[in-house]
Amino acid sequence: MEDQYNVDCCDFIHAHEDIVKKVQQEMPGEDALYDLTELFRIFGDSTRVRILYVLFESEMCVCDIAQLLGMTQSAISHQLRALKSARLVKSRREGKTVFYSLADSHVQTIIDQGLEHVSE
Amino acid sequence: MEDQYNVDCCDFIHAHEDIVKKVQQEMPGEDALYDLTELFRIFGDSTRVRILYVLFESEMCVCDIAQLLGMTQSAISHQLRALKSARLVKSRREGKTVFYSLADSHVQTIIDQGLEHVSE
DNA sequence: TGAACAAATGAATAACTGTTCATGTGTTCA
DNA sequence: TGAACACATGAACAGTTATTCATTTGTTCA
Repeated sequence: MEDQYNVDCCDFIHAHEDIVKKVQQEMPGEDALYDLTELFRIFGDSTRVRILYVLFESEMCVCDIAQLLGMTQSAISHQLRALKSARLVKSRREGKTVFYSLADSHVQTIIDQGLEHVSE
Repeated sequence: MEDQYNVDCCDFIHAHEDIVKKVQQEMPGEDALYDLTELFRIFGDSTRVRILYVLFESEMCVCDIAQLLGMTQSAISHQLRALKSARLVKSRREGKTVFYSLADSHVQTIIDQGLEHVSE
């Protein structure tokens, strides 16, 4: 059944055999690929990126983030959960308030790389 | 109407005034934010990332990419369009064949940054 | 304890996304 | 020219996603 995608495809493969091999070698495994795209998917929403920008400056409670971004507490809370499960932010409770902050410095690096690309 | 998000929010804003100011200062404008998240959104799909991995090795025609990834020519073509409009790949025609290649080296850098984060 | 508050959560919904299928476009060559 | 090929494209569909609304959980303090 591996010919099913060959049907409407070019007669011969243009790429040299060694290139084909190297591609298959370098290609990340299914799990790594899932993790990688999952990470980028998180950065692919403006609400989440804006939350990260807020946290660049300081740790902050859910409510303050909501006010700063002009969104509801619920919407922010949902997105914070996504950010947390992607290990991009962490939280600590202080009484009734929960403060969120960046989990590590990679976040800023990744965003900066992205900015560098779009500002060209 | 700017109080509409204040209703179910904490009584006072915890963050210091200067932090609020700095956040608003550092936050990218609407357009930059759109471009940035749009870029990451592109990386947030495994088919597109796999295509980029193929192109890391060599320029390649649509058909070969489809064969290598075990997908239809149409699916690949649609995604190549997305990659092209994000300026991540470029193409050149040679007779009936269209060869795609990476537009610049940022692509690899961004992916490497992502990999570094997930492999921890 | 119970009232008040901050945050989390589940369900519902509207909008979006990736793939497939059918078809159209551009090129080659006999 | 017209048949064959490589690729592009539009519509349709199923699956996913971000926000809203209603409610629940966890904490404080009077």
